[in-house]
Amino acid sequence: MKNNTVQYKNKKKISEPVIRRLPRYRRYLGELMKDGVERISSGKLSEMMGYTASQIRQDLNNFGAFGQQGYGYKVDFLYEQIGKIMGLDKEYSMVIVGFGRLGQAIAGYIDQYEKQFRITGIFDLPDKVEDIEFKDAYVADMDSIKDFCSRHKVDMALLTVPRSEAQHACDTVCEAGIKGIWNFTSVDLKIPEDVHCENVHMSDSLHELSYHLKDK
Amino acid sequence: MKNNTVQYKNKKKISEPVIRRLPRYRRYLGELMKDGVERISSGKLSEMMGYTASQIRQDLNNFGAFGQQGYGYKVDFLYEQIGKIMGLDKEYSMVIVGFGRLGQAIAGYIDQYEKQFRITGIFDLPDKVEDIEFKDAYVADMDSIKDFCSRHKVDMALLTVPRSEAQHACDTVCEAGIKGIWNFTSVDLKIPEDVHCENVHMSDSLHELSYHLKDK
DNA sequence: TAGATTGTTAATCGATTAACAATC
DNA sequence: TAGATTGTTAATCGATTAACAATC
Repeated sequence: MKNNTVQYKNKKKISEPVIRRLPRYRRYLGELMKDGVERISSGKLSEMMGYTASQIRQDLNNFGAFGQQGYGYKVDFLYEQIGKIMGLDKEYSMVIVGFGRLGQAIAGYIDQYEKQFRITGIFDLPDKVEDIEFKDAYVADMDSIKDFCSRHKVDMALLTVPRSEAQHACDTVCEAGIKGIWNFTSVDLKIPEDVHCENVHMSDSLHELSYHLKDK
Repeated sequence: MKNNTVQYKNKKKISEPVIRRLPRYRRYLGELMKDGVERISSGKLSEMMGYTASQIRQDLNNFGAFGQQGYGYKVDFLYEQIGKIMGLDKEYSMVIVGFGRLGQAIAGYIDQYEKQFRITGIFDLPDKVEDIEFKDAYVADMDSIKDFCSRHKVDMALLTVPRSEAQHACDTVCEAGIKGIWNFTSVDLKIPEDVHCENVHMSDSLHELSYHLKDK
Protein backbone atom coordinates (compact mmCIF):
# COMPACT_ATOMS: atom_id res chain seq x y z
CA MET A 1 0.00 0.00 0.00
CA LYS A 2 0.97 3.59 0.08
CA ASN A 3 3.85 4.39 2.30
CA ASN A 4 5.71 7.53 1.48
CA THR A 5 6.65 8.44 5.03
CA VAL A 6 10.27 8.86 5.88
CA GLN A 7 11.54 6.07 8.03
CA TYR A 8 14.47 5.81 10.38
CA LYS A 9 16.06 3.08 12.47
CA ASN A 10 14.57 -0.03 10.94
CA LYS A 11 11.48 1.37 9.29
CA LYS A 12 9.92 2.65 12.49
CA LYS A 13 7.40 5.22 11.39
CA ILE A 14 7.62 8.71 12.84
CA SER A 15 4.29 9.96 14.13
CA GLU A 16 2.86 13.32 13.15
CA PRO A 17 2.93 14.72 16.70
CA VAL A 18 6.68 14.14 16.78
CA ILE A 19 7.22 15.81 13.43
CA ARG A 20 5.20 18.81 14.52
CA ARG A 21 7.42 19.25 17.56
CA LEU A 22 10.66 19.22 15.61
CA PRO A 23 10.56 22.83 14.38
CA ARG A 24 9.89 23.98 17.89
CA TYR A 25 12.89 22.10 19.27
CA ARG A 26 15.04 23.69 16.62
CA ARG A 27 13.66 27.12 17.41
CA TYR A 28 14.52 26.82 21.09
CA LEU A 29 17.97 25.45 20.33
CA GLY A 30 18.54 28.40 18.01
CA GLU A 31 17.69 30.74 20.87
CA LEU A 32 20.09 28.93 23.16
CA MET A 33 22.85 29.22 20.57
CA LYS A 34 22.23 32.94 20.30
CA ASP A 35 22.53 33.16 24.07
CA GLY A 36 25.85 31.36 23.88
CA VAL A 37 24.65 28.23 25.68
CA GLU A 38 26.79 25.25 24.71
CA ARG A 39 25.04 22.31 26.31
CA ILE A 40 21.56 21.51 27.50
CA SER A 41 19.92 18.63 29.32
CA SER A 42 16.50 17.25 28.55
CA GLY A 43 15.50 18.44 32.03
CA LYS A 44 16.42 22.05 31.30
CA LEU A 45 14.77 21.94 27.90
CA SER A 46 11.71 20.53 29.60
CA GLU A 47 11.53 23.56 31.89
CA MET A 48 11.90 25.93 28.96
CA MET A 49 9.49 24.28 26.57
CA GLY A 50 6.90 22.64 28.78
CA TYR A 51 7.34 19.15 27.38
CA THR A 52 8.41 16.43 29.80
CA ALA A 53 12.10 15.52 29.75
CA SER A 54 10.99 12.01 28.94
CA GLN A 55 9.11 13.13 25.88
CA ILE A 56 12.03 15.16 24.64
CA ARG A 57 14.37 12.18 24.89
CA GLN A 58 11.80 9.92 23.26
CA ASP A 59 11.29 12.34 20.41
CA LEU A 60 14.97 12.72 19.68
CA ASN A 61 15.68 9.03 19.95
CA ASN A 62 13.32 8.39 17.09
CA PHE A 63 16.09 9.71 14.91
CA GLY A 64 19.26 8.71 16.68
CA ALA A 65 21.25 9.08 19.87
CA PHE A 66 22.40 12.68 19.90
CA GLY A 67 23.27 13.11 23.56
CA GLN A 68 25.83 11.93 25.99
CA GLN A 69 25.05 10.32 29.32
CA GLY A 70 25.93 12.50 32.26
CA TYR A 71 26.41 15.51 29.99
CA GLY A 72 23.32 16.25 27.96
CA TYR A 73 23.18 17.54 24.41
CA LYS A 74 25.56 19.85 22.61
CA VAL A 75 23.29 22.70 21.52
CA ASP A 76 24.85 23.48 18.15
CA PHE A 77 25.19 19.82 17.21
CA LEU A 78 21.59 19.04 18.07
CA TYR A 79 20.37 22.14 16.23
CA GLU A 80 22.20 21.02 13.14
CA GLN A 81 20.97 17.45 13.40
CA ILE A 82 17.35 18.50 13.72
CA GLY A 83 17.85 20.75 10.73
CA LYS A 84 19.08 17.76 8.75
CA ILE A 85 16.20 15.61 9.94
CA MET A 86 13.79 18.23 8.61
CA GLY A 87 15.68 18.49 5.36
CA LEU A 88 16.82 22.04 5.98
CA ASP A 89 20.35 21.28 4.84
CA LYS A 90 19.04 21.16 1.28
CA GLU A 91 17.95 23.87 -1.11
CA TYR A 92 14.41 23.98 -2.40
CA SER A 93 12.97 25.72 -5.41
CA MET A 94 9.56 27.27 -4.82
CA VAL A 95 7.01 28.90 -7.08
CA ILE A 96 4.34 31.25 -5.83
CA VAL A 97 0.87 31.10 -7.30
CA GLY A 98 -1.06 34.27 -6.54
CA PHE A 99 1.02 37.31 -5.69
CA GLY A 100 -1.37 39.53 -3.76
CA ARG A 101 -0.53 41.08 -0.43
CA LEU A 102 -0.33 37.71 1.30
CA GLY A 103 1.93 36.23 -1.36
CA GLN A 104 4.16 39.27 -1.22
CA ALA A 105 4.33 39.20 2.55
CA ILE A 106 5.35 35.55 2.58
CA ALA A 107 7.85 36.07 -0.22
CA GLY A 108 9.50 38.79 1.85
CA TYR A 109 9.49 36.54 4.88
CA ILE A 110 11.14 33.69 3.02
CA ASP A 111 13.69 36.00 1.50
CA GLN A 112 14.63 37.26 4.94
CA TYR A 113 14.43 34.20 7.16
CA GLU A 114 14.27 31.07 5.04
CA LYS A 115 17.08 31.39 2.60
CA GLN A 116 17.27 27.71 1.70
CA PHE A 117 13.93 28.15 -0.06
CA ARG A 118 14.52 29.94 -3.34
CA ILE A 119 11.62 31.64 -5.04
CA THR A 120 12.17 30.87 -8.68
CA GLY A 121 8.81 31.62 -10.25
CA ILE A 122 5.77 33.79 -9.56
CA PHE A 123 2.47 33.30 -11.33
CA ASP A 124 -0.63 35.44 -11.32
CA LEU A 125 -3.35 36.73 -13.61
CA PRO A 126 -2.23 38.12 -17.00
CA ASP A 127 -3.11 41.71 -16.10
CA LYS A 128 -1.15 41.52 -12.85
CA VAL A 129 2.14 40.16 -14.06
CA GLU A 130 3.50 43.36 -15.56
CA ASP A 131 3.58 45.01 -12.14
CA ILE A 132 5.29 42.11 -10.42
CA GLU A 133 8.97 41.94 -9.70
CA PHE A 134 10.71 39.92 -7.06
CA LYS A 135 14.45 39.46 -7.07
CA ASP A 136 15.42 37.21 -9.96
CA ALA A 137 12.17 35.24 -10.03
CA TYR A 138 10.56 34.44 -13.36
CA VAL A 139 7.14 36.10 -13.57
CA ALA A 140 4.33 34.98 -15.84
CA ASP A 141 0.66 34.23 -15.96
CA MET A 142 -0.69 31.02 -14.55
CA ASP A 143 -0.93 29.22 -17.86
CA SER A 144 2.86 29.12 -17.92
CA ILE A 145 3.29 27.08 -14.76
CA LYS A 146 3.48 23.72 -16.49
CA ASP A 147 5.93 24.96 -19.03
CA PHE A 148 8.13 26.55 -16.37
CA CYS A 149 8.15 23.36 -14.31
CA SER A 150 9.16 21.30 -17.30
CA ARG A 151 12.19 23.51 -17.78
CA HIS A 152 13.17 23.86 -14.10
CA LYS A 153 13.17 21.58 -11.12
CA VAL A 154 10.51 22.95 -8.78
CA ASP A 155 10.07 21.36 -5.36
CA MET A 156 7.08 23.18 -3.97
CA ALA A 157 4.33 25.65 -4.70
CA LEU A 158 3.03 28.31 -2.36
CA LEU A 159 -0.67 28.85 -3.02
CA THR A 160 -1.97 32.31 -2.12
CA VAL A 161 -4.81 32.63 -4.61
CA PRO A 162 -8.40 33.47 -3.70
CA ARG A 163 -10.54 30.61 -2.41
CA SER A 164 -12.42 30.32 -5.65
CA GLU A 165 -9.20 29.64 -7.56
CA ALA A 166 -7.61 27.34 -5.02
CA GLN A 167 -8.50 23.89 -6.34
CA HIS A 168 -7.77 24.87 -9.92
CA ALA A 169 -4.36 26.29 -9.00
CA CYS A 170 -3.68 23.14 -7.02
CA ASP A 171 -4.58 20.89 -9.94
CA THR A 172 -2.30 22.89 -12.20
CA VAL A 173 0.78 22.60 -9.99
CA CYS A 174 0.10 18.90 -9.41
CA GLU A 175 -0.13 18.28 -13.13
CA ALA A 176 3.12 20.17 -13.48
CA GLY A 177 4.72 17.51 -11.27
CA ILE A 178 5.22 19.53 -8.10
CA LYS A 179 5.24 17.29 -5.03
CA GLY A 180 4.88 19.83 -2.24
CA ILE A 181 2.14 22.37 -1.64
CA TRP A 182 2.14 25.12 0.95
CA ASN A 183 -1.49 26.06 1.07
CA PHE A 184 -2.71 29.39 2.45
CA THR A 185 -6.06 29.39 0.67
CA SER A 186 -8.35 28.26 3.52
CA VAL A 187 -9.64 25.53 1.24
CA ASP A 188 -9.18 21.79 1.79
CA LEU A 189 -7.52 20.73 -1.42
CA LYS A 190 -7.92 17.41 -3.17
CA ILE A 191 -4.46 16.19 -4.07
CA PRO A 192 -2.86 13.09 -5.58
CA GLU A 193 -1.41 10.55 -3.16
CA ASP A 194 2.19 11.34 -3.94
CA VAL A 195 1.86 15.06 -3.25
CA HIS A 196 2.27 16.43 0.25
CA CYS A 197 0.27 19.47 1.28
CA GLU A 198 0.85 21.63 4.35
CA ASN A 199 -2.10 23.82 5.21
CA VAL A 200 -1.92 27.16 6.93
CA HIS A 201 -5.60 27.63 7.60
CA MET A 202 -5.60 31.07 9.15
CA SER A 203 -9.32 31.09 9.76
CA ASP A 204 -9.19 27.78 11.62
CA SER A 205 -6.65 29.28 13.94
CA LEU A 206 -8.78 32.40 14.40
CA HIS A 207 -11.81 30.27 15.17
CA GLU A 208 -9.90 28.24 17.72
CA LEU A 209 -9.01 31.52 19.34
CA SER A 210 -12.62 32.64 19.46
CA TYR A 211 -13.53 29.25 20.95
CA HIS A 212 -11.14 29.85 23.80
CA LEU A 213 -12.27 33.43 24.31
CA LYS A 214 -16.00 33.08 24.02
CA ASP A 215 -16.63 32.74 27.73
CA LYS A 216 -13.99 35.15 28.92
CA MET B 1 -33.30 16.30 18.52
CA LYS B 2 -33.30 16.26 22.25
CA ASN B 3 -30.97 19.12 22.82
CA ASN B 4 -30.91 22.17 20.66
CA THR B 5 -29.08 24.43 23.04
CA VAL B 6 -25.34 24.47 22.96
CA GLN B 7 -24.59 23.40 26.50
CA TYR B 8 -21.62 21.34 27.38
CA LYS B 9 -22.57 18.26 29.25
CA ASN B 10 -21.39 19.10 32.76
CA LYS B 11 -17.91 20.56 32.60
CA LYS B 12 -16.34 17.64 30.75
CA LYS B 13 -13.15 19.04 29.37
CA ILE B 14 -12.87 19.10 25.60
CA SER B 15 -9.53 17.87 24.30
CA GLU B 16 -7.41 19.96 21.95
CA PRO B 17 -7.61 17.46 19.06
CA VAL B 18 -11.40 17.79 19.13
CA ILE B 19 -11.25 21.59 19.16
CA ARG B 20 -8.87 21.61 16.24
CA ARG B 21 -11.28 19.52 14.19
CA LEU B 22 -14.26 21.79 14.78
CA PRO B 23 -13.38 24.46 12.20
CA ARG B 24 -12.91 21.75 9.62
CA TYR B 25 -16.32 20.23 10.30
CA ARG B 26 -17.84 23.65 9.91
CA ARG B 27 -15.98 24.24 6.67
CA TYR B 28 -17.27 21.02 5.14
CA LEU B 29 -20.78 21.70 6.33
CA GLY B 30 -20.58 25.13 4.75
CA GLU B 31 -19.63 23.52 1.46
CA LEU B 32 -22.56 21.12 1.70
CA MET B 33 -24.93 24.01 2.36
CA LYS B 34 -23.62 25.79 -0.71
CA ASP B 35 -24.29 22.63 -2.70
CA GLY B 36 -27.83 22.57 -1.40
CA VAL B 37 -27.40 19.41 0.65
CA GLU B 38 -29.93 19.29 3.47
CA ARG B 39 -28.92 16.28 5.51
CA ILE B 40 -25.76 14.27 6.03
CA SER B 41 -24.87 11.10 7.90
CA SER B 42 -21.67 10.56 9.85
CA GLY B 43 -20.87 7.87 7.29
CA LYS B 44 -21.04 10.26 4.35
CA LEU B 45 -19.08 12.92 6.22
CA SER B 46 -16.52 10.27 6.99
CA GLU B 47 -16.05 9.56 3.28
CA MET B 48 -15.67 13.26 2.53
CA MET B 49 -13.35 14.20 5.34
CA GLY B 50 -11.34 11.08 6.05
CA TYR B 51 -12.25 10.83 9.71
CA THR B 52 -14.05 7.68 10.87
CA ALA B 53 -17.80 7.96 11.29
CA SER B 54 -17.27 6.93 14.86
CA GLN B 55 -14.89 9.78 15.52
CA ILE B 56 -17.27 12.29 14.00
CA ARG B 57 -20.11 11.14 16.24
CA GLN B 58 -17.83 11.12 19.27
CA ASP B 59 -16.59 14.62 18.51
CA LEU B 60 -20.05 16.07 18.11
CA ASN B 61 -21.42 14.31 21.16
CA ASN B 62 -18.94 16.15 23.31
CA PHE B 63 -21.18 19.15 22.86
CA GLY B 64 -24.66 17.70 22.54
CA ALA B 65 -26.86 15.37 20.53
CA PHE B 66 -27.35 17.15 17.24
CA GLY B 67 -28.51 14.28 15.06
CA GLN B 68 -31.49 12.05 14.68
CA GLN B 69 -31.35 8.28 14.64
CA GLY B 70 -32.14 6.85 11.26
CA TYR B 71 -31.85 10.25 9.62
CA GLY B 72 -28.48 11.82 10.24
CA TYR B 73 -27.73 15.49 10.78
CA LYS B 74 -29.46 18.52 9.35
CA VAL B 75 -26.62 20.35 7.60
CA ASP B 76 -27.64 23.94 8.30
CA PHE B 77 -28.56 23.21 11.90
CA LEU B 78 -25.24 21.47 12.59
CA TYR B 79 -23.31 24.24 10.86
CA GLU B 80 -24.95 26.79 13.08
CA GLN B 81 -24.44 24.76 16.23
CA ILE B 82 -20.73 24.31 15.55
CA GLY B 83 -20.49 28.02 14.92
CA LYS B 84 -22.02 28.65 18.32
CA ILE B 85 -19.72 26.14 19.97
CA MET B 86 -16.76 28.04 18.56
CA GLY B 87 -18.20 31.35 19.66
CA LEU B 88 -18.75 32.59 16.13
CA ASP B 89 -22.21 33.89 16.95
CA LYS B 90 -20.58 36.72 18.86
CA GLU B 91 -18.75 39.84 17.73
CA TYR B 92 -15.13 40.40 18.61
CA SER B 93 -13.10 43.55 18.65
CA MET B 94 -9.55 43.12 17.39
CA VAL B 95 -6.53 45.38 17.30
CA ILE B 96 -3.62 44.85 14.93
CA VAL B 97 -0.10 45.44 16.14
CA GLY B 98 2.27 45.85 13.21
CA PHE B 99 0.69 46.83 9.92
CA GLY B 100 3.22 45.69 7.35
CA ARG B 101 2.30 43.60 4.33
CA LEU B 102 1.33 40.64 6.45
CA GLY B 103 -0.85 42.71 8.75
CA GLN B 104 -2.52 44.33 5.77
CA ALA B 105 -3.10 41.02 4.05
CA ILE B 106 -4.75 39.56 7.14
CA ALA B 107 -6.81 42.69 7.70
CA GLY B 108 -8.15 42.38 4.18
CA TYR B 109 -8.87 38.72 4.74
CA ILE B 110 -10.80 39.38 7.94
CA ASP B 111 -12.73 42.18 6.33
CA GLN B 112 -13.78 39.89 3.51
CA TYR B 113 -14.35 36.55 5.19
CA GLU B 114 -14.53 36.98 8.95
CA LYS B 115 -16.97 39.76 9.48
CA GLN B 116 -17.71 38.96 13.12
CA PHE B 117 -14.17 40.10 13.92
CA ARG B 118 -14.09 43.90 13.81
CA ILE B 119 -10.76 45.63 13.44
CA THR B 120 -11.05 48.59 15.76
CA GLY B 121 -7.45 49.68 16.20
CA ILE B 122 -4.18 49.51 14.29
CA PHE B 123 -0.84 50.25 15.92
CA ASP B 124 2.56 50.65 14.37
CA LEU B 125 5.72 52.75 14.60
CA PRO B 126 5.23 56.53 14.85
CA ASP B 127 6.64 57.18 11.37
CA LYS B 128 4.34 54.60 9.80
CA VAL B 129 1.00 55.64 11.22
CA GLU B 130 0.41 58.60 8.95
CA ASP B 131 0.26 56.36 5.90
CA ILE B 132 -2.12 53.89 7.46
CA GLU B 133 -5.83 53.82 6.88
CA PHE B 134 -8.17 50.92 7.21
CA LYS B 135 -11.90 51.41 7.22
CA ASP B 136 -12.94 53.10 10.45
CA ALA B 137 -10.12 51.70 12.55
CA TYR B 138 -8.34 53.98 14.98
CA VAL B 139 -4.68 54.30 13.98
CA ALA B 140 -1.89 55.28 16.34
CA ASP B 141 1.60 54.40 17.46
CA MET B 142 2.19 51.49 19.76
CA ASP B 143 2.47 53.54 22.90
CA SER B 144 -1.25 54.24 22.62
CA ILE B 145 -2.39 50.64 22.89
CA LYS B 146 -2.97 50.69 26.61
CA ASP B 147 -4.87 53.92 26.44
CA PHE B 148 -7.03 52.67 23.57
CA CYS B 149 -7.83 49.44 25.40
CA SER B 150 -8.87 51.33 28.49
CA ARG B 151 -11.38 53.28 26.43
CA HIS B 152 -12.69 50.39 24.31
CA LYS B 153 -13.41 46.75 24.93
CA VAL B 154 -10.83 44.84 22.93
CA ASP B 155 -11.03 41.06 22.76
CA MET B 156 -7.94 40.12 20.84
CA ALA B 157 -4.74 41.38 19.32
CA LEU B 158 -3.24 40.27 16.04
CA LEU B 159 0.54 40.42 16.28
CA THR B 160 2.34 40.94 12.98
CA VAL B 161 5.44 42.76 14.16
CA PRO B 162 9.01 41.68 13.37
CA ARG B 163 10.44 38.89 15.53
CA SER B 164 12.59 41.28 17.50
CA GLU B 165 9.52 43.23 18.64
CA ALA B 166 7.27 40.26 19.30
CA GLN B 167 7.67 39.74 23.04
CA HIS B 168 7.51 43.43 23.76
CA ALA B 169 4.34 43.87 21.73
CA CYS B 170 2.89 40.84 23.48
CA ASP B 171 3.70 42.25 26.92
CA THR B 172 2.06 45.52 25.96
CA VAL B 173 -1.23 44.01 24.86
CA CYS B 174 -1.30 41.73 27.90
CA GLU B 175 -0.78 44.68 30.22
CA ALA B 176 -3.59 46.41 28.37
CA GLY B 177 -5.84 43.57 29.48
CA ILE B 178 -6.34 41.78 26.18
CA LYS B 179 -7.09 38.09 26.70
CA GLY B 180 -6.57 36.70 23.22
CA ILE B 181 -3.50 36.83 21.02
CA TRP B 182 -3.29 35.79 17.38
CA ASN B 183 0.42 35.44 16.91
CA PHE B 184 2.05 35.49 13.46
CA THR B 185 5.53 36.47 14.66
CA SER B 186 7.24 33.04 14.57
CA VAL B 187 8.27 33.60 18.18
CA ASP B 188 7.10 31.53 21.14
CA LEU B 189 5.63 34.17 23.39
CA LYS B 190 5.61 34.15 27.16
CA ILE B 191 2.11 35.03 28.27
CA PRO B 192 0.14 35.26 31.53
CA GLU B 193 -1.98 32.27 32.49
CA ASP B 194 -5.29 33.93 31.74
CA VAL B 195 -4.37 34.94 28.19
CA HIS B 196 -4.91 32.55 25.31
CA CYS B 197 -2.51 32.64 22.38
CA GLU B 198 -3.01 31.02 18.99
CA ASN B 199 0.17 30.71 17.00
CA VAL B 200 0.41 30.70 13.24
CA HIS B 201 4.02 29.67 12.92
CA MET B 202 4.46 29.84 9.18
CA SER B 203 8.04 28.66 9.27
CA ASP B 204 7.10 25.57 11.29
CA SER B 205 4.66 24.66 8.61
CA LEU B 206 7.24 25.26 5.89
CA HIS B 207 9.75 23.09 7.72
CA GLU B 208 7.23 20.29 8.10
CA LEU B 209 6.77 20.50 4.37
CA SER B 210 10.49 20.23 3.73
CA TYR B 211 10.61 17.26 6.12
CA HIS B 212 8.07 15.46 4.00
CA LEU B 213 9.76 16.41 0.75
CA LYS B 214 13.38 15.85 1.56
CA ASP B 215 13.57 12.33 0.18
CA LYS B 216 11.28 12.81 -2.76
C1' DT C 1 -43.15 -1.96 10.88
C1' DA C 2 -38.23 -2.35 8.82
C1' DG C 3 -34.15 0.11 7.79
C1' DA C 4 -31.06 3.51 8.88
C1' DT C 5 -28.23 5.87 11.76
C1' DT C 6 -27.46 7.97 15.96
C1' DG C 7 -25.61 8.22 20.88
C1' DT C 8 -22.89 5.83 23.98
C1' DT C 9 -20.37 2.16 26.17
C1' DA C 10 -16.57 -0.98 25.62
C1' DA C 11 -12.22 -2.43 23.32
C1' DT C 12 -8.14 -1.16 21.09
C1' DC C 13 -4.47 1.46 19.81
C1' DG C 14 -0.95 4.84 20.11
C1' DA C 15 1.30 8.44 22.49
C1' DT C 16 3.06 10.13 26.76
C1' DT C 17 5.17 9.45 31.11
C1' DA C 18 7.82 6.87 34.47
C1' DA C 19 11.54 4.09 35.73
C1' DC C 20 16.03 2.56 35.58
C1' DA C 21 20.17 0.34 33.80
C1' DA C 22 23.92 1.97 30.94
C1' DT C 23 27.60 5.03 30.68
C1' DC C 24 29.90 9.41 30.11
C1' DT D 1 35.30 7.11 41.28
C1' DA D 2 30.62 9.52 42.10
C1' DG D 3 27.12 12.21 40.01
C1' DA D 4 24.57 13.30 36.21
C1' DT D 5 21.92 12.33 32.49
C1' DT D 6 21.06 9.70 28.58
C1' DG D 7 18.75 5.83 25.88
C1' DT D 8 15.33 2.53 26.26
C1' DT D 9 11.99 -0.58 28.21
C1' DA D 10 7.77 -0.82 30.81
C1' DA D 11 3.50 1.34 32.68
C1' DT D 12 -0.03 4.60 32.17
C1' DC D 13 -3.01 7.52 30.09
C1' DG D 14 -5.89 9.38 26.61
C1' DA D 15 -7.70 9.29 22.08
C1' DT D 16 -9.59 6.60 18.42
C1' DT D 17 -12.23 2.85 16.75
C1' DA D 18 -15.62 -0.77 17.17
C1' DA D 19 -19.89 -2.48 18.62
C1' DC D 20 -24.55 -2.25 19.54
C1' DA D 21 -28.79 -0.92 21.87
C1' DA D 22 -31.88 2.97 21.34
C1' DT D 23 -34.93 5.18 18.39
C1' DC D 24 -36.38 8.06 14.56
